[in-house]
Amino acid sequence: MSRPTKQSPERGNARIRLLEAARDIIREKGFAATTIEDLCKAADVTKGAFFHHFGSKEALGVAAAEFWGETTSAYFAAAPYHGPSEPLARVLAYVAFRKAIIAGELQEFTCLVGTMAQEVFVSSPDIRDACGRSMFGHTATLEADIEMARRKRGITTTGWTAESLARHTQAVLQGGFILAKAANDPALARESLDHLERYIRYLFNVTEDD
Amino acid sequence: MSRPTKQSPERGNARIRLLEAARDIIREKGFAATTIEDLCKAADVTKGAFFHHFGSKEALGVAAAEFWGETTSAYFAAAPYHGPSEPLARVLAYVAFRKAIIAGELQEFTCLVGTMAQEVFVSSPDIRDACGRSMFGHTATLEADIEMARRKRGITTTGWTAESLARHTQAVLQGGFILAKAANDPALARESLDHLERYIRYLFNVTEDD
DNA sequence: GAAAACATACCATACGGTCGGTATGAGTCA
DNA sequence: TGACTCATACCGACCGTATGGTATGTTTTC
Repeated sequence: MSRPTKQSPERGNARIRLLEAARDIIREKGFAATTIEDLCKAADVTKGAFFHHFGSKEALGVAAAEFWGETTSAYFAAAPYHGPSEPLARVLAYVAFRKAIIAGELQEFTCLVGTMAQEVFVSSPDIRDACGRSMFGHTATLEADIEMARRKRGITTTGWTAESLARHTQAVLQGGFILAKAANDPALARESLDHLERYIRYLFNVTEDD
Repeated sequence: MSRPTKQSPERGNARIRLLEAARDIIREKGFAATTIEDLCKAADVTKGAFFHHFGSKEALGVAAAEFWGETTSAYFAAAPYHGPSEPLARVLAYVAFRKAIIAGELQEFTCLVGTMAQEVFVSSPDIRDACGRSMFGHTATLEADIEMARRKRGITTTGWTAESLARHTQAVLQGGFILAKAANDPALARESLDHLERYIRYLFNVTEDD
């Protein structure tokens, strides 16, 4: 895959650098407004390299969504919220973690696949589906903890499942990002996560000293 | 403003028709991917008419956000969820109404200003702010009912306000739209509204027979 | 020496925007 | 009442550039 040169040791990383550039620039400008030259300039490669690695702009979009799924799942797998032995504590730690990483510029913490899915859900089913796989692949990891917590605490759910609550968590995140963008204020994304945390505590009958 | 001709009675409506086209096409393709010619074709006008009414594509974006704010506020003002005399019932009816109108094609019920804000929050502060005004102007109408319900039921809130809950409601909607797009399934947007309804009932201590 | 990994020059078209012109109707005044 | 003026609404050809994509050549590694 990667084949560095003695003269230019970064050679062979063009694909990765393009994907990283796509991750950063598409989150800032959106998919349609991002040009291939934007990506080449940011990745410091030429158009030839781009079309050597990706057959089209749409193919890059699919690859960027998959890259996002791979890198974020590694990132979240290594995150500290998995520490607690109690599954419910892990769920709440997840929400707290998501809240904690909402900082800095909006385009640095918002979700690439949410942004792309919003834009291309009609025009490019391939990108849309890749975004869906990335997004729901992530919710599945949270769903496992929710289900364990539900069973361990003997919660009999009427009207909701671990799967739906995991998706709802994702929806609150995505929606928070949109409000934050519309108001140009990351605090609005954190605010909705506070409501989500309160909701989860309610669902699991968490008492003050629990 | 509008000055119809005997031969062409629709004359004078070009601006409205362009705004309606913008509403429909931008929701489907996004702002950047929507071309001025797309809009002219859909509105059945020429480029000359477009640039007579809007100085630039960005100006159209601002006008489209404002048009969205005006039309949706009229739509929601006339909606049936204002019927109940009990303010909390109106809040719950609002959520139920939002859930009920999630039907048909995704681009028919999703939010224009949420879509646009997502795309242009960096590249066009003017459009972004117009989207924010539309979005938060709408949440303000819900906030009034929430605040009335809070007082009437003697709810002492710790950690949340009527304003934040109104915004959270909007976040759940916007996030639900994104999940629905990513999964190509409107049911996911409705699912999150069910969680939201359950959360609101909890916040207001709604009993079974309340 | 084969194949991958680039680089460079080039192309057709699409796109945002401009510009001069035309059509229509409202107001004015002799 | 009708000629005149003026502003608005709209038309459609044109322009410069940006953009996605291609074709071909060169370097590097195995």
